[in-house]
Amino acid sequence: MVIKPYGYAIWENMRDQLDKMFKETGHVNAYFPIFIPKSLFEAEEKNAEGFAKECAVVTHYRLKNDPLNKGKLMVDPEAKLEEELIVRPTSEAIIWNTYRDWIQSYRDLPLLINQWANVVRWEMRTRPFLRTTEFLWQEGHTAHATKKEAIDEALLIHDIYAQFAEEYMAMPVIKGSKSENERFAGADDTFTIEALMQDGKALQAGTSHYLGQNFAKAFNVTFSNDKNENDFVWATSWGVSTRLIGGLIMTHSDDEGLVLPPKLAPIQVVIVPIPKPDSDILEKANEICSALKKLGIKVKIDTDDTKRPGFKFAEYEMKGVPVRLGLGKRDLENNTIEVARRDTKEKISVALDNVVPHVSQLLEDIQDNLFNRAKLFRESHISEVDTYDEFKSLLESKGGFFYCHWDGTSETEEKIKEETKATIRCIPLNMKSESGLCMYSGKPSVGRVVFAKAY
RNA sequence: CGGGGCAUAGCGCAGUUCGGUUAGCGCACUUGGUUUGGGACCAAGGGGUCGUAGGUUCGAAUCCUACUGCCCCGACCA
Repeated sequence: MVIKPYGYAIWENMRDQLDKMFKETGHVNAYFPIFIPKSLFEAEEKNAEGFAKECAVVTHYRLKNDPLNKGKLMVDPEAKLEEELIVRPTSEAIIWNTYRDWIQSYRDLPLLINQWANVVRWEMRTRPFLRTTEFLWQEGHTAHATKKEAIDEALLIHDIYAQFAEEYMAMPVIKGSKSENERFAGADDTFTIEALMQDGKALQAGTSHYLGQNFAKAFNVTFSNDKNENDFVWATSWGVSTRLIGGLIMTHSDDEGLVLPPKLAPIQVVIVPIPKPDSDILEKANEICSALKKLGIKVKIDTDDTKRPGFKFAEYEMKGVPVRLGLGKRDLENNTIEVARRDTKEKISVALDNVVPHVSQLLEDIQDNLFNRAKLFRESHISEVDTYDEFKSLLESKGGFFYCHWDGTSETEEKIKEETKATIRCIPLNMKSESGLCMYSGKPSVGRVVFAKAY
């Protein structure tokens, strides 16, 4: 996976904000190895099984010159590892193996650790940002003295993810828990935020897992409680990845290119001198630039004199820069500046004296507008259906989220998946209790769950 | 792993059917000039093992054989 600087800057903005939110809630960062001995990896059986089919494996530790092929290298058969190493697809195994040594008493708890790392999952098919063999993410791994505390932790992070998605990415999400089929391998419960892309398909954007005592038991992580009794610790893990960049792109972009929410845009405001940078214009541009920077706004003045304004307009639109300021001689004469917003493509002329507060407010408006627009789209793509026929037909013609009755069995879920490719995205946390009949089996159901085709 | 397709300049393609000048076009790049309020124009340039290897032929981007790589669809998945 290659992420170029402009794309990486988006990730950095996401990362910085999330990191801040984790730290505000008591978490600290640490780092664990990328290579995991196979014996450790397989200790928690369900988890190992869940990832087994997509693991890259290191078997040797040395290359040598190939005697039959000059100038080429070959794997040195003498350098076979005694035990193979797994390239981490996730770090529960190595981390719980380490936590065993770190935790003795309830006084060592809770342990609230996050790591920013790369992981590898050897998928059969990749998709830019949404499913890459290697990706960047954060993975939180926490240990607690009680079940309730662990569940609360998983829910707290679930809230943080939802808040981040909606407030920063301007991407509305549905909060819920996963069905058994869709749950993280090794978890007792998985909480998820589910977003809707503009093509009507759902995107799992972040998951937070309540792991019960599964990993504690697999890695024998025990502690003495305040009554001096030994018990297994309770655990959570949670992560979001560079997949969020894909979600961001697919939530807001249009035919002219990216549309970035101001809170995550690497460049929030670009000033384009028209027709080209000259000293009068640059002087004014610099003045506006520093005034905006004082407000913490990320501004760029485009001083490139080899490209014409029209070209630059198109380029910054493609890059999703939220606000573009066009400043030319005519503006200077009239004491105005042209303000163009990316989200609606509106252009207006604003008095130079007023441009700084205007732009500052406009960035907030754009952030709000993007969220509201995405939410409106999502609301118009939520269908409540009661029959399987209607489900199938709307799924094909319209897509989106479907609130349907389900009998709660994996068998039904599997059948629906086989027949329609739609899966249960989540059982919403705010599910209304409502008795009905499963749209597939006709068996009784106590509330509607969310179906969709997903990435 | 199954089914389809593609491989010619940095990118996108034509040329291949039916072998025959020096392999071409658009974009990009370099230089010079003129331009400049929505992706400028003119001129002159640079850049190619036509995926790889072998074969047929007086002659191969073009025909034949094998191989390699990539893309799309399906099974797996955050």
